[in-house]
Amino acid sequence: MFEKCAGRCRTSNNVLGKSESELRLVSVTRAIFLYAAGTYCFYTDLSLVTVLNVGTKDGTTGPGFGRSDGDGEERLAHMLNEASHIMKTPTGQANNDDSRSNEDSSSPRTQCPSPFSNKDSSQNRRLKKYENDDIPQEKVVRIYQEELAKIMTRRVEDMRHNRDGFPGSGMAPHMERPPEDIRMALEAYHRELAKIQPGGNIPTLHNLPGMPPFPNLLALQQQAMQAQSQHINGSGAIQDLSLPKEKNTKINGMTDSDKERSMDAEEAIRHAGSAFSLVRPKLEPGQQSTGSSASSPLGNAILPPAITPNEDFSNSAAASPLQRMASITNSLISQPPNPPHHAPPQRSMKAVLPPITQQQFDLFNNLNTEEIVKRVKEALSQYSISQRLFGESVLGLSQGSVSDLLARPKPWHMLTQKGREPFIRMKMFLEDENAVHKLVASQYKIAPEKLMRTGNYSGAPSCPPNMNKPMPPTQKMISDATVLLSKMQQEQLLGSGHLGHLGQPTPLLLTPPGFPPHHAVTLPPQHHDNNNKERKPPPPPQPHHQPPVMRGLHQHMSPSVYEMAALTQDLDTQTITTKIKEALLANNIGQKIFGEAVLGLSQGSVSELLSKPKPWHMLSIKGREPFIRMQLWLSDAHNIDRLQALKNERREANKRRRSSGPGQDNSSDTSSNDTSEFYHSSSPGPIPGAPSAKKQRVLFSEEQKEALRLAFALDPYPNMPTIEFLAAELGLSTRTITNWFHNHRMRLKQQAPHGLPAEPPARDQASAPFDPVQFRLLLNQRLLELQKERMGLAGVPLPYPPYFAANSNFAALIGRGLLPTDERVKDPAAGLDLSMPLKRDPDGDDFEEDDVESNLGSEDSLDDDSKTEPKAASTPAGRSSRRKPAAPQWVNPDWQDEKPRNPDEVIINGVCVMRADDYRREATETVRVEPSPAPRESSPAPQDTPRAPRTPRTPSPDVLPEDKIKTEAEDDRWEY
DNA sequence: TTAGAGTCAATAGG
DNA sequence: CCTATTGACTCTAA
Repeated sequence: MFEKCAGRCRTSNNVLGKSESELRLVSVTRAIFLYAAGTYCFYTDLSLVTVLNVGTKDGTTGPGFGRSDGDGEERLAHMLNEASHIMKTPTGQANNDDSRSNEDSSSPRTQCPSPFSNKDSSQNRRLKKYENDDIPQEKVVRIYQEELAKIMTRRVEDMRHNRDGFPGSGMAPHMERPPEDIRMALEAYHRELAKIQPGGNIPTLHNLPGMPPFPNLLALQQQAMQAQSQHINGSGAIQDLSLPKEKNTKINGMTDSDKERSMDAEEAIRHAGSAFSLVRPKLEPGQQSTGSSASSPLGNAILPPAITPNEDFSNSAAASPLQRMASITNSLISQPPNPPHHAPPQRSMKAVLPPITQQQFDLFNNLNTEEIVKRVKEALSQYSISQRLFGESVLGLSQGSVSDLLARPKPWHMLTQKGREPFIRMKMFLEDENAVHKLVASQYKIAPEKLMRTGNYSGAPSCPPNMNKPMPPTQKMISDATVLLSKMQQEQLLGSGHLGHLGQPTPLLLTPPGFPPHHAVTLPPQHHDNNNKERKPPPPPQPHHQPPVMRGLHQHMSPSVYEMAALTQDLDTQTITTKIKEALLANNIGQKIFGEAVLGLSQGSVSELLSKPKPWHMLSIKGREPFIRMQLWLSDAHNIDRLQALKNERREANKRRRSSGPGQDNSSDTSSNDTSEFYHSSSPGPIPGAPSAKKQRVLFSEEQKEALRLAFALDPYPNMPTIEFLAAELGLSTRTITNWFHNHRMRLKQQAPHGLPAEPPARDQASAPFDPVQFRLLLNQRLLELQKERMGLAGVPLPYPPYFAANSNFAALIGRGLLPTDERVKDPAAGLDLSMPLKRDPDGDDFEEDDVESNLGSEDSLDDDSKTEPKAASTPAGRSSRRKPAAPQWVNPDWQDEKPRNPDEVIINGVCVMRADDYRREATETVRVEPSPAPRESSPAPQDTPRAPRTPRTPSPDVLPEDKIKTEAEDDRWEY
């Protein structure tokens, strides 16, 4: 399904190219990032600040720790604007007038856990894990949280007061938020900012014109609008994240024209259909595509998968994702109980779904299944709703069934009554705006944890409901911020042309309805989860039993990051990681602390991310998150300081701990921290006392590795019998074997340093079925060789049979092939005997000629040539090499059998298949010529959609093309 | 079921 | 202490 999207996206990309819209996106993204930066717990308060500051960095400059320019102001304005929106509008209608209607209520948003929160939790969790460290962090966090909590509290209270007068919508009353809240929040933020940067360059709100005491929200809004419009117009440079600065630089100085512009935009938005539309009940259930919403802006540029412009989605579709999310959130909060019509989506398994009534059947007596499917797919991809969730919640079907249904919908007339049910449900789903929201919300609850590892999640995967942990107020705050960002983002992003939705992003956040803000304060982040899956909802501090609705909430926060990930067209991951590495290195900050505090990832993950960043377009939404966080972090003026502070705290904590006594420890000491509380208290579960023993991990012997490499070379996608054979042969479990193959494939693929991606192993090559006999033979040779090497040295000419000598190269090849990653490859000398014989089978000669060696040699050295070869085949150059580590493995097809299926395929599955011809062509790996080289290049297809990455396993076309492209592009950076 | 993506966390080396 | 490597897991999608 993504294909389409991808295609679409691509198209859009092309069209837009670096158009304004893109720029805008970029800027938006940046803004968001900035905003997001606040994510980490401790950073939370700063988020605004950050945002403000951020603006400036020009694109990629170094770790720009914020400098402020005028941009900041704009951003501020923007943010404020958004905030105001959010705050103001309750659900709706009443607000419509305002341009930003959507805000709806979400007062809750404050409360909602923001992504940050997740982070926090994750952090905490991590901290915990690492026993020592935790505490300090928590403290830090706590401080921030408290601040936030205060603010929040006020806000909440205000809200409550206000609630009554809710606008008509049935939404929950709680939602409402007075502008004052916003103000308060802003003030608080300002305060924080001030604290942080006393003299700072950071523009404080006060500085801003309208802001002084309380910023004039309207003014801000206008400004924001203006900013937007400007963005739209095209701000100049493309900076990654930064907001456009130029034009608008100063808020103060808005010109009338600007104002007008903004006004226009607002109007446009209004007309287009505010977010409200989403929120509100749809007017007419039936019409799916109401034009009202206008095509989603997203459709074009931003969201790949998203909606197609033409199509109108039913209402729901029309809204931007952000809006949706917001609304979802709102709905959750506000309307907990009300399940949309038919199916109570939430967790329902099939059983739960009410049967379709005859009436419904009558209503839908002739649906266009294709159309429905198309819309559903778009909706799912746009909101990153998994088929599983959709299937279980909406259709009462399993993921597999949904996949099948969506991939190959039968025409209505071919369906039986029963077969039509799912389509009817889909139709109803499409017509129900809230449905999407709910789904998203529910998804997030789970997702965040998983996605972000945030921790909160208690674990029970299946039961989302319970877990909830209350979210600390802070989080809520954060979330608000997030919301704002998202809004901004949305606006900008979307803004491209269609204003339609722009305006209204509904607030995403949700606070749980009754959430008492206070306690939150206390809580530290919830660590619970950290532990593993098992732990359940720890004892949340207080059981706020959240209504079911709530459950989902926590995660909401993530939506913003999530959305950013989805909406951001592209981000230079290489540059980001480079900056991060520089910053960390310069400040002596380890990956571990960075990962835990900023990314919510473990050290190992951070290492991989930093050393082998995948290009943006190759990342799934989830995979993009860390990069977004990194970008945000880079935008944070105090990023280093914070980490440093954290580091110090941890250090001290450790010392303390040690000194105190090795014995017990922590828990008690730290107890002060909440964390400890949680855990300790709760932890009973699993492995209570004893720290679970680490599980020992399986370590393969060199021989085993060699054997696996060989087997991989022969067949990267071994079938069950082969796996079993290998397992028996190597004395390993089949599980281990499959894991190894899986990891090896994935890792080979990853390693494409810059430009050339390694080939994805194409499984096609079925040509060579795995031959045990051959395998043994080769393995023996290989092992022998290794043995010799070990003893002797590689360099030494081994006493190999004569043929070897000649072919030492081969040996080398083989070696390489087998040991792609290993450096040892270098020692080609050893001849591998094995190779000869085997190889030869089909045609012996081939080998010789090509100089494998050359290739080999080259490989080590460098890489790159890659560029040269992109296309490939033609040049012999190909040989060049590739990157060090993981060179593709070569396999001589002949060994196994001869016939390669396509002549073209030089490389298969990551493995390079050597054929005589091939050799000639290109000698080496790089080569990979693929069959359809040309075309691919032109359009690297997959790019876009976030989800795209997941393209089908087919021979990952994506990759290939891109590779080529990349290669072409010379630079290392990934080009998209 | 199989595979791709993304991670975790135990290890291995510096 | 750090970072890199790598076997194993969990989710998703098909």
